[in-house]
Amino acid sequence: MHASDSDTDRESRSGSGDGNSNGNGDSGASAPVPAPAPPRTRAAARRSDSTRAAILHAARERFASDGYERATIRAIARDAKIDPSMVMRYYGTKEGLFAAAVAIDLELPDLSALPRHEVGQALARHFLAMWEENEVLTALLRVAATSRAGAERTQDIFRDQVLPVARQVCPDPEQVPARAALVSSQLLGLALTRYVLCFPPAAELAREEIVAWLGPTLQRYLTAPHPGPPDRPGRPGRPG
Amino acid sequence: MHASDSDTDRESRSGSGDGNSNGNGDSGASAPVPAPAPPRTRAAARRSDSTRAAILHAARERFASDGYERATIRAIARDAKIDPSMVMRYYGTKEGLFAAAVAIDLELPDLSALPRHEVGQALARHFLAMWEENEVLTALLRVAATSRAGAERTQDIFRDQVLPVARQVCPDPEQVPARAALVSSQLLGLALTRYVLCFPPAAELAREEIVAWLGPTLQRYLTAPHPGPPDRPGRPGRPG
DNA sequence: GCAGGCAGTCAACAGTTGTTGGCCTACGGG
DNA sequence: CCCGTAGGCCAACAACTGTTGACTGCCTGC
Repeated sequence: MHASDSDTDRESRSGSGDGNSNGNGDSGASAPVPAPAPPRTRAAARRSDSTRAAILHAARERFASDGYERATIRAIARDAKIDPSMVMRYYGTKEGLFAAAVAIDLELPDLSALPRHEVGQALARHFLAMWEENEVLTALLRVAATSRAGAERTQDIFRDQVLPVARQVCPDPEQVPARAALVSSQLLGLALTRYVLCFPPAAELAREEIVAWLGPTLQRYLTAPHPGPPDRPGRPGRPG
Repeated sequence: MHASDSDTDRESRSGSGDGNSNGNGDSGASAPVPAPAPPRTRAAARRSDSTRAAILHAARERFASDGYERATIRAIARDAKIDPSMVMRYYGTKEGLFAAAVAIDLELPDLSALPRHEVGQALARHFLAMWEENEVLTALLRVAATSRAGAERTQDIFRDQVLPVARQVCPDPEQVPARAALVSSQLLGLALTRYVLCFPPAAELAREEIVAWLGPTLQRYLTAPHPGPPDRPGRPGRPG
């Protein structure tokens, strides 16, 4: 509502909609956007693309280290070695820039192709590797904790990328959302303590050690039978 | 360093140090500060104390719902129905206000007094109850995700309150920090997905159901034998 | 060779923020 | 009775924010 019309105007002149370019100097986290309409001239387009990528890269770093509010357009522009107004011209709004910066594909593996008892470890291992090579994820988590827009974007990723994978290994379709949420809670919680809050013990754990600890947990959340009372009030003790 | 001297000056005039009053209209999360030096006159002091509490209450709500940056002094003052300058006079700095607002005692139970196989569930149950009655915790988590000061305060709580409790049930003292960090990762991750990010499946789960799911996880993190390879490179498969 | 568009810069605007100092008012002690 | 003190409000400041518009060169297509 702020500047949507002028934004659209500027964007239409610039060549593409609101997405980003396909990676060149990028950390490779911009998958879901297809190639935008190619501009007429090659040289100019290439320059523009590299600037776009530089902005995106700087934005990811800043959002990851400072969060949404403290990551100022000016700082991002300074990092990208361009004028702040260029950021606005390319991405219209700070929010637009953020949306473009945190568009990411988790590239979750096909769990149905794995031996049933290894999905937990595989999931943990993939998640850790993904997180450590993409600062985008830290940026997203940081922002999601404070802004509603960020939280919604995280929900989108959960719904579009985590849920389907959980569906591959969950026995009861009705329990898929809850189980997937439990898995996410453990994975995001680890990312939080390790990469955002930087609890020393969590940050110092070796990657494979984390995999060994979290693997069985995720495995249980995904495939173990429902442990508790369904929704009974009071406090019935489990039999056994 | 901002306004520490004038802050101290103002505070000393006002009657107490930097803490808060003992709860009157408060949500009851201000334990670690002993009763401040009582001012001379009763009526004035009581008025002052209620204002202090109102500020603290409003601050907690705002920090919890908006995070640090978006929770403005002006908004907090408006909620507390006083002038913004009063907030500064009472707490010196926004950071000081935040520090006072998120001072909390987790009141973790004495795990050594429980049957060994129930500590996981007890921990999960206590944590959920605590979180749902103290908006302070959501505020702290939100802020911790973006500001370094907030993250450090969370680390303090982990070190001073979670670690000792973990020590009560952990067999090997050397593994206590790592195990406590794993426990924290799961608990904070749940709080994150349920209360901050508001993943629908996580938010809709019944409390006892979460206890049933998380209990065994925490139990394992605390008491189960070390599952993985200590710190070997490569990827040695576990026997069995 | 020339016009047109495009990447990029500069300076400025309006709004908001934390923070400060001065002033007013109620009230309790002498 | 008056006076000091402390609680509270108002207005303002300086810094910083996202955002915008006008201006400048460079390159390309005709």
